[in-house]
Amino acid sequence: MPTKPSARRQVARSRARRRTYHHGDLPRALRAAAKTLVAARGADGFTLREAARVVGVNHAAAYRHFADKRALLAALAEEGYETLAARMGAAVARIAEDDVVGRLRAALAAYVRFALDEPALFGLMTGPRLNEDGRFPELERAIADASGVLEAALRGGQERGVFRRGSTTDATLALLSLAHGYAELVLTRRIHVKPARVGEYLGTLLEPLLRGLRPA
Amino acid sequence: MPTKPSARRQVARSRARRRTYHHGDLPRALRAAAKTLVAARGADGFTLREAARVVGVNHAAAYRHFADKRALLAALAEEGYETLAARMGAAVARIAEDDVVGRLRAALAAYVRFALDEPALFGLMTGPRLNEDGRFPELERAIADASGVLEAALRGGQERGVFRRGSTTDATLALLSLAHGYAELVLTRRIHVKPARVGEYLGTLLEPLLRGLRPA
DNA sequence: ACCTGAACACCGTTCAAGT
DNA sequence: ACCTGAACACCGTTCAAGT
Repeated sequence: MPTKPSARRQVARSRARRRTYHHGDLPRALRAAAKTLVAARGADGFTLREAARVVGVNHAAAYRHFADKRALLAALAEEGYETLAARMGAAVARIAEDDVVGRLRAALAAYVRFALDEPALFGLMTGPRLNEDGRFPELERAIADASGVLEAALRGGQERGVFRRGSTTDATLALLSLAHGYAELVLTRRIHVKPARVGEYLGTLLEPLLRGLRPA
Repeated sequence: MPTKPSARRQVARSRARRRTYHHGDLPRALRAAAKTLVAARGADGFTLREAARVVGVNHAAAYRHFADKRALLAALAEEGYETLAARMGAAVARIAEDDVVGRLRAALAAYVRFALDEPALFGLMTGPRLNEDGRFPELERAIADASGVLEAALRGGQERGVFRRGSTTDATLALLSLAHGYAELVLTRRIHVKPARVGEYLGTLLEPLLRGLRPA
């Protein structure tokens, strides 16, 4: 049973055996290859040339679509923050609206789980490589969205009187700092905890901070 | 007034204009050059070849003293942790012994100050580059020393009844996570705070956690 | 408009050879 | 024992040239 010509062309293209001159959607293909390669080799080990090789294209072709290597990595980081925000949002939505402490715990647990699920991507997102200068404004927006999930959950708690009034931003950043620091310290093996216990131990470390946020 | 011959040789050596065959103390010279270069170009931008150039030696010579590039960077990170532990210890010693909350604050402020004073070195120390595998056991010891300062201060507080009993380790790691996360988030511009206000704002974020650690 | 080929100025690492 | 020179297999980036 012969394949339809259009499907055939698809396959040939994906195998990089195509003779067609244009790629079709090189930016997308490069992002996909980059995501796999970053996960496999780490953010440091990633090279533009290998990504181009995987896609089956001359390495110089990447520069038609991305200003440089960092721009491609920034696109990846942006996708990462979107995924992170979505996972945090989904984790919050799974908990009853009036259980605000549960919602905060769930959001922060999702943050830490993401970091450990995708260490190289998380490293890219939070490392010094991309956030140095004022480039990549869309990246900044994606970051804000992710911490917005946290802030919304916290505000709900303050309105219900579960948390003391005061700066929502301050409380959000205290929680985010603790969760982020915990994730980093686990990833770099400065906190030793079995993979299966990572979420549980986050709860333990979070406890005194949550207690301190409650009304006097 | 002619310089003493020995001093003259020193200068010639440091200027890399020497004709002497052996360097004298190449490992030390490489570490010093590396430290400057990491600070100047970031941990990513550092190259072994430039360090060798600065020292005035063939780049291959470095391999007589360091297994590879990472080993040289690990030596730097180790020095960094020693400095960090010393600064935290000095900060603690400056506060009265019975002001345990003050001591904790001072230790954590010293941690964050170090991170912001030497961002590239701090990134090297806490980044994924070195802590991946079980190499560099001396680095692990240096890390333990630094968080030991924190743990000692905290234990003092528990013995005085200023903090609730319970796992000293858990409380230490909660505090360290918050301070470390805060430092990282400030460095990568996810928390926006004026340089002059960094210490002050750490205090603000720390407040609810310290409150939660007090006896019920 | 989109991609290739070739070139430039670099890397980390290895190894025979020099002193 | 310690360092040099040359080589290898890579990089990121640029640019004229091809289709």
